[in-house]
Amino acid sequence: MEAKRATIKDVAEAAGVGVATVSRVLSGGSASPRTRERVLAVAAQLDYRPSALGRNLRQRRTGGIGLLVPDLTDTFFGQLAEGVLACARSAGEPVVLGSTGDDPEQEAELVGMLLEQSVDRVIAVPSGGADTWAPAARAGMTVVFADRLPAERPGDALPGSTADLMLLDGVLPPPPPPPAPPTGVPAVLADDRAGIRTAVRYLRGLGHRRIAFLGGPGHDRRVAAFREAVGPPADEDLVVFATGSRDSAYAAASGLFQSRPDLTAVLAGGNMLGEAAVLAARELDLRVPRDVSLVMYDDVPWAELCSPPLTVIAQPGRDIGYRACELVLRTAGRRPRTVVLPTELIVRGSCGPLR
Amino acid sequence: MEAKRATIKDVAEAAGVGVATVSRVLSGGSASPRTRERVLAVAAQLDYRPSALGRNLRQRRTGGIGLLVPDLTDTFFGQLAEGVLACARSAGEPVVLGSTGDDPEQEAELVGMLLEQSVDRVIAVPSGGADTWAPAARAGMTVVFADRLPAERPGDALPGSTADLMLLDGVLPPPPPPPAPPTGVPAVLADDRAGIRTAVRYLRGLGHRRIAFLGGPGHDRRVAAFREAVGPPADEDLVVFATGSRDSAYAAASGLFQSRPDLTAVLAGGNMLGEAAVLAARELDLRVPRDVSLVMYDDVPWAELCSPPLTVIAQPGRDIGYRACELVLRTAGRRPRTVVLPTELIVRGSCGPLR
DNA sequence: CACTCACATGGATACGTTTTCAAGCATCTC
DNA sequence: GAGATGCTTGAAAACGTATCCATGTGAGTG
Repeated sequence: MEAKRATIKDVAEAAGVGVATVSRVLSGGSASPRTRERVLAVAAQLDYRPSALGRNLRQRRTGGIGLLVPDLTDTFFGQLAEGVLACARSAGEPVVLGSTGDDPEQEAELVGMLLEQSVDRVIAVPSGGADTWAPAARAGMTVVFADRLPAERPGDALPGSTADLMLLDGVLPPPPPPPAPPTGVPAVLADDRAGIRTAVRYLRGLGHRRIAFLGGPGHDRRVAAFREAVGPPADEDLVVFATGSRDSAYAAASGLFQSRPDLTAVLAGGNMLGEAAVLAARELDLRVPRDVSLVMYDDVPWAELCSPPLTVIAQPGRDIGYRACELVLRTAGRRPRTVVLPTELIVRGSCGPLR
Repeated sequence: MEAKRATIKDVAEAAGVGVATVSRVLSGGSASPRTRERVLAVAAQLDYRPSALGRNLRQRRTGGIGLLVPDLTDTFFGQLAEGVLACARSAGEPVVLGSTGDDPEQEAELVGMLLEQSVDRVIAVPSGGADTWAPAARAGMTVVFADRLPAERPGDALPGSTADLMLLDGVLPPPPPPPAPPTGVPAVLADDRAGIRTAVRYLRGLGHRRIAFLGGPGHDRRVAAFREAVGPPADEDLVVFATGSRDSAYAAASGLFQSRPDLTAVLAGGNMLGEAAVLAARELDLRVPRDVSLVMYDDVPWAELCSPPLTVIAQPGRDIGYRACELVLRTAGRRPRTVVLPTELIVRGSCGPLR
């Protein structure tokens, strides 16, 4: 009963036509209504499904879309992946997934695998720098970055401008004006500069002056935005970094609280860092927001479950994924575009006035 | 500069040998040390990477592994996916991902896509029933179920045995004795029967008698275990169901609390249900655990962040994924096996004595 | 009616690989 | 030294499709 799948040849024979005709009918090419009907009927009757293998080989490309994220355990990347999948499904494209663990080496390996599979369209949350991604582009891949850009060569610090810090806080305009798109690399990013700036202003408005930043891998732009927002003189001890793991995040948070008991507010650069901050604060008997105020980048469902519920900078993870997928599908040969999506400060209960 | 990839033919020419020899050398076949060396050198120099397209077509199968989960936004499935990815990477296999949204129709569609891609090994958290999966098996797919089994035909209620309810609670033996593997279908499951039973006993030990169960899609086995554990007479109003969405989960939880203010404990069948329960309880000013005790199936990082931290039934999501992937790789033609992994009750602070 | 033009059609080819098969060659055995 | 044995090797076929090209058919035009 292990009937092997019918091939285009079987359909052609059964319908009494040539394989070329069958191929045309199924690909939407021109054919007489009469034969078209017959071919379709036979195909349906034989339960024929064209083999992606043959097609791909013939056209020298795999239809699919590659998706590379650091860690699916991080809810934000889960949201992002769901967005990509939604868009890909509506386009009928399969998605091949890789988890990099925020390790450039694994990332490079996965890129190699995609290359081997002839997957020529990739959307990635990059861990490695330009040196990882240059080969991919050179091999003809269309790659769209999501959520982050690959690290620039060292020394390319973002130009810090403190001029607009003096602006008055106003009502957030419904579609916040996106900043100038970085460069020509195709990417979909959240406007984290605006998000961070809004959060810092909010904290300053509550009276906080010693605000710390908990950063993770790929948070360079957020860190830069933070430094810009707090303005010089920067207190460098108040900016600490973790690697991608939960342990590392906890260690960073705990170390921060212990080494700088004078800090009054913490801005966590991602939801895993926020998680760590809540945990570390509790462990050290610091009450939120009484002893320390907390703002977390990323809105995730459980932010509302904490007590107090966490004030967050929300970025539209699902939309980022969806747009990135749209971009990678349409930017076939066209000029790459960068999309910046708005963030939103959602005030809940984890920040209080300085006391 | 858009150099097209070198093919096996190029390597053969450059090395002055036949393509068959190159293929053999690269596939680990036998060859004289002399030619082997030369071929390898040339291949490296040309940066040759064998095309998966050609290989797949020749062997009539795509190397990859299909992975179908209901929702990547659910942390548990994120963990599971990470496990699958880890195993697949170590085997050098690509993973093509699909998110079913707990919708049998979408699931069937995704199975069709995998079939079209000639992905013949799938690991799935099934949403649909046997009717969805029979065609897949008939088409020659090796499918391993993870976390759940496809719904049986209506009427196949699990045989409820209440005999062992009278056993004394003991120390949990390090490797809890797995129950008899259901049938011949290959699957990797958590021992949710034991997990639920332990949790119910724990709650009863605290004095609770009116315990409710919040179920979601695919929680049939958990519901059955719950019914078995609380024993007759079952209070059917205390078992409520939600679909896969967060809204639905919240509605179910809120409805439950309002319609049965007399309940004293809730067992949430999954982490999204647990999330909803916490939220609904807070909204209705029910304090945990003073007014209502709460146990959640699934240990997720944020369970510890709630206050009080949630008492949970932990199941090893990552291991489930990893083992499922191992199974789908090794169960090439062999006899299918079912693996049951232990669960663990992790007591934190969300349960208290009846008052 | 002859000619052209548009279009439908099928044969043949190419895509890059693995695998089968037979041939070539050196070594071993009697 | 003749035959057998083992290993290495390359030519060729096959996988299922899309597409080029030539052929055939009908209608339309002068």
